Amino acid sequence: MAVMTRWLDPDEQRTWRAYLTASRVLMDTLDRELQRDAGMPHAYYEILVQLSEAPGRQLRMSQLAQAAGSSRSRLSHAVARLEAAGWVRREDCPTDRRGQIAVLTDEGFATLAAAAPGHVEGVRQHLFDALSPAQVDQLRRISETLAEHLTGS
Amino acid sequence: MAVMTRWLDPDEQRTWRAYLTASRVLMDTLDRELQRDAGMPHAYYEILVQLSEAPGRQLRMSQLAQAAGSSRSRLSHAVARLEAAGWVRREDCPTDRRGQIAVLTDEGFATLAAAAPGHVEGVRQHLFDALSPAQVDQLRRISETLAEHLTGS
DNA sequence: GCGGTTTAGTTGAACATTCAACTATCGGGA
DNA sequence: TCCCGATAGTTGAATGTTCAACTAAACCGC
Repeated sequence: MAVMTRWLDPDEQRTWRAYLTASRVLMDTLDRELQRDAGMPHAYYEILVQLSEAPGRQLRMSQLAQAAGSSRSRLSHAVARLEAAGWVRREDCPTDRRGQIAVLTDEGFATLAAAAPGHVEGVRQHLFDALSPAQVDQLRRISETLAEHLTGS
Repeated sequence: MAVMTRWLDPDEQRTWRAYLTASRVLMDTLDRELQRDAGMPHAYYEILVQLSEAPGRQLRMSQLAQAAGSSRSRLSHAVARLEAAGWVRREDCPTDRRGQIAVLTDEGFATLAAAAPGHVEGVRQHLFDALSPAQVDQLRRISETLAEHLTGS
């Protein structure tokens, strides 16, 4: 049974292409900066950030995966690397014997603290400096709408 | 010499977090759909799209890398895979003996044609359906500004 | 047409991500 | 208590991506 495709009109095409280019270049740029300056990809930085903001600088693996927007498998591999680097350590969960708790080490916190200013400067330069205050507001609303739309459905 | 970090204010923080979440979930979703329905990641789909829109359905490797937003190395590896799948073939460039030309095969075009409706539907559902026409316009301007800012500097 | 620099593209190794399969534990009934 | 489905997390293999090193050819100035 043939279903009519709702193709993108020229404006939508243009929007989609621009979005793809901008988001790809932005993330590639930040990723490369972070790799160069902090020796880790952006996804790993995100993991450390989430841990640093959690009470006791620790989280259950599942909660950490959720917070960092990572699959369980990806997080397992990532934490293994972060543990090898000495930035995170694993502990058994006292209330659930299946559980593991990822704890940010002091060394991990120090690494994060050293990397943060440069990274924030990058985000500012590459994103916020290019946009007007009104556009920043628009981007926030658009992103919040999208995030809700995507995770809610 | 200490340089003051221009930290993000709460509004900027919120914007950045929302943007990260939305763009990550959006791209992950489209990537998974494309992998499921067309057997290729989004980056490969992009390569095929660019080839399909080029005159003669072919491009020099460098131009293709530029068009698809890919590094040369990444493109080399990707085209090797696409070639193995029978969707692309390589030809020698007649005017520059260093050059290689990637050509979209009929089979590659057919695969793309089969995948496109589903993918476009995904883009529409996950992105455009969630936004008002005004927001789509805002997103286009923001993205174009950003793309120019990032590639121009 | 020589020699140095730039450009085109590939390659292999290291690293990151995905997917499916797996172990172990928890929790809620019959 | 026993069982069964759901949850937590890990693992290995296959796949993608990055980075640096490499070959080869084009370009440029003399």
